[in-house]
Amino acid sequence: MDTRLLMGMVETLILEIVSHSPSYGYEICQTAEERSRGMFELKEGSLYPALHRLERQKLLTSFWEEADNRRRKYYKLTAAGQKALEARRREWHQFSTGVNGILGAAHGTA
Amino acid sequence: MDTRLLMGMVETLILEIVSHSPSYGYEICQTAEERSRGMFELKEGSLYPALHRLERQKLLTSFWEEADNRRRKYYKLTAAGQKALEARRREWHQFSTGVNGILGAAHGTA
DNA sequence: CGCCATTACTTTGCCAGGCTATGTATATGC
DNA sequence: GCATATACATAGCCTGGCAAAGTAATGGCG
Repeated sequence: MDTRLLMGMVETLILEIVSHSPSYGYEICQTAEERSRGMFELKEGSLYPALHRLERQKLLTSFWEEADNRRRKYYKLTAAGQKALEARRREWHQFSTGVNGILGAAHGTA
Repeated sequence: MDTRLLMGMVETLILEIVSHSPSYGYEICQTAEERSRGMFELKEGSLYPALHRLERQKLLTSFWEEADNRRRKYYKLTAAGQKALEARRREWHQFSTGVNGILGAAHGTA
C-alpha cells in the first residue's frame, strides 16, 4: 500500500471515526485498522499531528479522562467538524468517482 | 477538491491513459480532464515531473514526433509499465475499499 | 507585420503532510 | 527488576503536487 494515497485522508478518517463517539489517539488507530480490515495502520507520526491540526481548526475539541488507570486525551467532533466531515465525504465521493472514471473506463472493471 | 488527494495517483492516471495508446503531456492533461469529467486538471508542475519519473523507472518510454507542425514527446507503456498499472489498479481498489469501509460504515452510503 | 493566444515541454522552489525514530510516562505480567 | 502494552508528543526526513517562470513554434487578427 502506497502510503502517499493516504495524503489528505487521515484527517477525514479521524473525523469520521470520532463522529460516532469521542475517542482517543490509540483507540482511533485500532478502529481505523479494524474498520478498514487491516488496510490502514495510522502511524503515530501522522495521527497525533493530524489530531492537533483538527483541534487548531476547531473541528475537534479535546478533554483528558482517566479510565482503567490510563490517562487519555479524548477528542470529540464540533459542529464545524460535522460540517467539515460532510464536505470531506462529498469530496471523497467526487474524487473516487473521478478516479474510477479514468481507471474504470473501457475495462468493465467497475 | 483537496489536491492532496491526488498524491500518488498522478502516476497511476498517466499509466492508465497512456495504456490505451501513446500520448503526450498536453494531451494527457486533456484526456484526464475529460475522462474524470472535469475533476482533475493535471498541472504542468505535476505532470511533466511525473512523466520523467515514470520514464526513469522504465514504466514508460518516449519518442519525439512531429505532427500538425507540432513537436511532441509521446510516451508509451512498457511491459513493466503494464504490470505496474495492474498493481496500482489493485492498490487503488484496496485503498478505496478501505476508505469506504470507514466512511461508509453505519451510513448505508455505499 | 506585430502581437497575442494556444500548443508544448521543462525546471525551480515552496510547502503540506506522511513516515521513522525517539522520548516520556504508567500499568501489568513474568 | 524488566519487558511489554498502553498512551501521548515531537523532530526531522522525504515525496510529490503546485505555482510560476522560461523557452519556443504556430496561427489568427488587425
